[in-house]
Amino acid sequence: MPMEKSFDPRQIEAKWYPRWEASGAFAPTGRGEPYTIMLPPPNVTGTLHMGHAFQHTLMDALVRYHRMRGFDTLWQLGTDHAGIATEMVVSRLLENDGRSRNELGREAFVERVWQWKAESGSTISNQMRRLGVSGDWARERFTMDPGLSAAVTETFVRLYEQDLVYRGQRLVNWDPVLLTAISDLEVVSEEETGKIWTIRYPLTDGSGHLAVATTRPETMLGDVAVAVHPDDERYAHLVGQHVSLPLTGRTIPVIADTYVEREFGTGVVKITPAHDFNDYAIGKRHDLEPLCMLTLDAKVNDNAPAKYRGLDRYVARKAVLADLTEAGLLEAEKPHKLMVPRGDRSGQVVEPMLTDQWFVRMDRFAQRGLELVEHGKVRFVPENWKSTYDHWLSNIQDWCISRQLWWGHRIPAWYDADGKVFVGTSEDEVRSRYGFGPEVALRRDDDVLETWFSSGIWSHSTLGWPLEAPYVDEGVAKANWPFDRRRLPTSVLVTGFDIIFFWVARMIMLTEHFTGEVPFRDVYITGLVRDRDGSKMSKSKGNVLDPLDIIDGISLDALVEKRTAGLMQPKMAERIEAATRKEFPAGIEAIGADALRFTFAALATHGRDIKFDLARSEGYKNFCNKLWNAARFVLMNTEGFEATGKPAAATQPEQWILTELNRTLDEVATHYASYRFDQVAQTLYEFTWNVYCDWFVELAKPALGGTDTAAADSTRHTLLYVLEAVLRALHPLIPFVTEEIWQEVAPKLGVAAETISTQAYPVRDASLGDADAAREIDWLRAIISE
RNA sequence: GGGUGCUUAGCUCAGCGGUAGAGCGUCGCCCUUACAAGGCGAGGGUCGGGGGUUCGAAACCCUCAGCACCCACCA
Repeated sequence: MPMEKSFDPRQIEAKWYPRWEASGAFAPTGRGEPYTIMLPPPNVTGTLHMGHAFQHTLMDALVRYHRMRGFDTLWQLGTDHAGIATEMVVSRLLENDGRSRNELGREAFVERVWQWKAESGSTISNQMRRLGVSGDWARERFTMDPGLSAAVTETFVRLYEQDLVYRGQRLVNWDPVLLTAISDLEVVSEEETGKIWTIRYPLTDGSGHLAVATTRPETMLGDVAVAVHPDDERYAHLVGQHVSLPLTGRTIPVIADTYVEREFGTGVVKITPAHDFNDYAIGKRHDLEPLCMLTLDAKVNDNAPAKYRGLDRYVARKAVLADLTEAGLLEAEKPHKLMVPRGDRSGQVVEPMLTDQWFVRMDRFAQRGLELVEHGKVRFVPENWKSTYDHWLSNIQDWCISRQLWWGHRIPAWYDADGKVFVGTSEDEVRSRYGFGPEVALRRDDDVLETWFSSGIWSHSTLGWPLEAPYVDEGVAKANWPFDRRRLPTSVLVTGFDIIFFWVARMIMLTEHFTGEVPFRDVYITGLVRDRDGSKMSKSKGNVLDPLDIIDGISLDALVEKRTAGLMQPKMAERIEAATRKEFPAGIEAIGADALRFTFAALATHGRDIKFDLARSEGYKNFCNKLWNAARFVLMNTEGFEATGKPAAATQPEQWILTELNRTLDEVATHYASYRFDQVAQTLYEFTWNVYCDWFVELAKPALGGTDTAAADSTRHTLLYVLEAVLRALHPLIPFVTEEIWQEVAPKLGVAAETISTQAYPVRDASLGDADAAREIDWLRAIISE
């Protein structure tokens, strides 16, 4: 089939992906050394965003490269149930229909989520195919499929039996809108300008008052003490005395604790153990019983005086301040900058709340996690991320894993009538283990495990853990196979620095704990994709780009419509529209998957931020076209010509280009080994364009048109030979266009194969092109001086 | 309060001890039979400031400044 004058990415892409997938080219071969990459599972109901496209491109390049090098390559794909995120989305959908989660009830709600998953779960998979992701779809997993759910339960039960999981009443971060506990990591603190108030607490002996500074006056209703520093001379004589807590009529003690900073505020701190993490610790030290004064939805509860009961926390604040003012006890009110903790999903101010939760004991895990990286079992690339990892693990608290949600893995714990807890893989298993007859009533724990608990075992659970033998289950056989221990540690994890704590650290600890192997040898930490101005891409800012719109192109009006639809703050629409029209006056031109991939590779430096600029991808689209046209030239000049084996390299330019090819291939190998995708891209770009096209093709023209037929044929052979090698070398980065061209070029070299993707990656051939250096330089000088 | 990055051509970024680089943009000249999504050529940087090490520093060390991000219990 003759090649068109310029290449049409859309047509090529549509043709090749289904063929590759159908041919089984992405499945492990069962031959060679294992090379394994676990895809960080995206949210099952999510869509592909630029960050995914970026990371998927890099993983795909690695996977294709190693597959071509003969490794037994597995790219494990799958999706995550993303508990809290998905639950929120479906709740909102229900609200749009005028219904609520609660009125639906647990069972029906979960059913509704499964339905939502069925409707939208394939979106991201299909988008990944458009990108050219060469993972093994046949082994795709979902964190809540039967096999992985069983692995989660098994993990929980074993950890409980090893006393590494416990249930306890602790102060946890509580989202008063979502009504669930969240982990420390899910709390994002930001500086906000608030106020700090000074309140007088009268001494009971009538000798005066203590002035207390607080940013949360309403919580005084839950105060159980006031504290001063033990060495603070101003207050030393008051320690052990009592103050009368305003508005409540309660009397509370004055205590001494070194936590108090003498210089800050008044040097006197109110102690509210039920609503502040520091105060909780102080309360414990001084044996003070916490007094909870808020309900779970952050309203004042019955422990407070009647007039405040039922008030929202902020309404209560106003009431408390008004009453203090009236009582003449409000001494001062000043602006104050403070860190306000908010839930990362709801954006609501988080309330420390005393509740019963499940925790993973982290001290031993953390120590092991530190050792494994310290001893080089896991290597961070770039390596400076190690210090981030170390710092976090060195200061870690126990991990709160229970969530008061419905969508997720329900905790395998049951309670008897007395509230005694029994943990087991199922109710039947618990009953038989403890000899409970049917007369014993057992109630299952209502909570589910947070999403990262199941993600934390992703590496080994997707490899089949804990099954040691083949397991056949009706209908779900594909989700169950014996644990393939051979693939641990996997080769590399490619992910962003934003989930080093959420995910990377936990995988290292959990996988090693259960399998004795680390989950991966290398962790390649990518930068975060930002817009061309360096801003984070987000829907609310209206600066998101959809990778598919770059591949397929999109009109300006459609892009504006997409960016402004369904905004949380409709006011932003105008600004977003203006900015979009300014940045993309002609919309976005289709550049195809290859050019987008090449752009990502070229941008993949070892920095933290990747600023995505479309201008750059246009240049790489041109590169694909350049390659296309070089191939056209070669094919036009080799009609009816065929050659097998290595070129004889009868002319000097041939010697030279083969030498350059060898050098290029060496460099590429080095750059892959150090995850320098930008350098891989750059090296191949330069060789293809500046060396092969600009010089060799031009130098070949005289020979092709000359009378020396031996030289002409030799040149033809080398043109084909080098081009074919370049196509294979470029294939991991730009799979579609290289495949299309290769189909035309390979037969001329006597290569018959269904697809380039199963060919060997080109490597230095010492028997070719090692022209001696002096001759090469003399020859180049001659060229340049002409 | 700790920690980590970044600062190189108008823009986006490589280079990390040996005479300043790429892409895009700009300016000329070319529709030369692979490619105008192209070719040839030009312009453009005292490599954030200061100090030091070195025969030699954009690169190594110190220091200052600006920007960004992460962690943290100052009410």
